[in-house]
Amino acid sequence: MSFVSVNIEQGAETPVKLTRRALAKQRTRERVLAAARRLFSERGYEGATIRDIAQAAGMSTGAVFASFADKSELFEEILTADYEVIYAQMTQAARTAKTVDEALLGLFGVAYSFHVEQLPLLRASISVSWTRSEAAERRARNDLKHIFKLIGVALQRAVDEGQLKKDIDAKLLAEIVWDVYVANYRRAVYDGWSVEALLARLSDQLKVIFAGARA
Amino acid sequence: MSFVSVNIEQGAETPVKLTRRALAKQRTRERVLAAARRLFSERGYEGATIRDIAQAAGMSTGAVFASFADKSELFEEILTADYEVIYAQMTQAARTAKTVDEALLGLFGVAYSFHVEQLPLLRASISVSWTRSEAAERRARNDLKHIFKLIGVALQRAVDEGQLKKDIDAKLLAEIVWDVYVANYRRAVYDGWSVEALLARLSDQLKVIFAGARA
DNA sequence: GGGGGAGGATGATCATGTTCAACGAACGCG
DNA sequence: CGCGTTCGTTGAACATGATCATCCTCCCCC
Repeated sequence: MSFVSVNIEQGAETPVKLTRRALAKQRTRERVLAAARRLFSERGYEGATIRDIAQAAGMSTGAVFASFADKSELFEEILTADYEVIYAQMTQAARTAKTVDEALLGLFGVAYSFHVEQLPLLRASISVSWTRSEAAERRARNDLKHIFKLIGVALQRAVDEGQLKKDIDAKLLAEIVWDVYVANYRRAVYDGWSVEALLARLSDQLKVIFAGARA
Repeated sequence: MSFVSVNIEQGAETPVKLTRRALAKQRTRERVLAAARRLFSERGYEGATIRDIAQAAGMSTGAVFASFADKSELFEEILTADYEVIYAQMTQAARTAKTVDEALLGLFGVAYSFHVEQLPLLRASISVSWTRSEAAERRARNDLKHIFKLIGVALQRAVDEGQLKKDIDAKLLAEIVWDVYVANYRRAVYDGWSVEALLARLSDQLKVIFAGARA
């Protein structure tokens, strides 16, 4: 027992075996993700073939499928990574806002700003979101649940601070806000709206939606 | 000039050449549509392969592409045909309603009732709608424009009849209603809601959306 | 009525997502 | 250490959507 099994590192992190094999697999996985992110961005979802990605990552076609069930899962993984980065920003934006409208426009603005920087990836994400496996669908829904909750928190705060009536159905309201945002998000992507255009539209819509709820 | 060219039929219909060849092509097209509708319904979008469809229609694979640019266009064609059938029903439902809410729930109910009868086709339609060519996207949007207009008419009537305030932004309101319906429609399909469940949900949401607009 | 041309149909062919048997290196047990 | 097992990797093979040279039938003009 001298050199083998890198388990030596002061453990206490996660009960995960860090054998050489596992490390290699992890590196492989990361190489695929890096290559895939680049190619998806450059060529869109359909344009980036598994063969290209595998070659760019320096491995055979089949190796990709050892780390990812299918192409859409690989893609979802990339989106999820992005999402985790912006979720913190969205939370922050909502927290520092003064009014409900500010909070909602703030957090949606953050998300869209982030995504609009890489339109090809974003477009691809929309196209894929409704296409592929139920697994991908559920995963996407799960990601969104967090954002949905963020909206709920903003609404609740507005109630507590007296901006909205006490008897509103916050869940229902949050759902409507979210539905409208998603619809606009799609339009924005397809028609190449700026962040400002999206927010202006959303602002108008929020006025209508909250019309009956303001205190 | 005795038997050839079926142009003999008392014309005056459309300035379209009814040569034997054109007729044959039209028949081919219809055979493809019939076979495709059946197979899409039975097996979903991915499950129904072009080869299967072609064989069921009694022709070669390539022949399908002579009538339709690609698989998604063939599929869109089927949906559009359906849509034209229900559009009349939706118009009727909206017209005979007494209130705005009745009108909207009525026309959405008609659409969903119709579709829910053939869930596989419907599921497939949702998945395809965001996937394929921009051409398909634009075509779908065009279809929806009619429904969108229907909503606008219902709102306008409500204003005229004094159910809604005169100064509402009908276009904005219609858009929100539509966005919310689409979102619910997707949820309904994926989660297998009944028509009643969908309408109940929509009814609640309409209350919120119209809260500030009622006269 | 006949010959040149147009255009629909065919099926081999290609590109791509995905699977799978086979390989070999890492693993872990004695 | 030695050895059977596990498991990541490979590349050929498969299914499918789409294309295209080619064929052949029908059209149309002379």
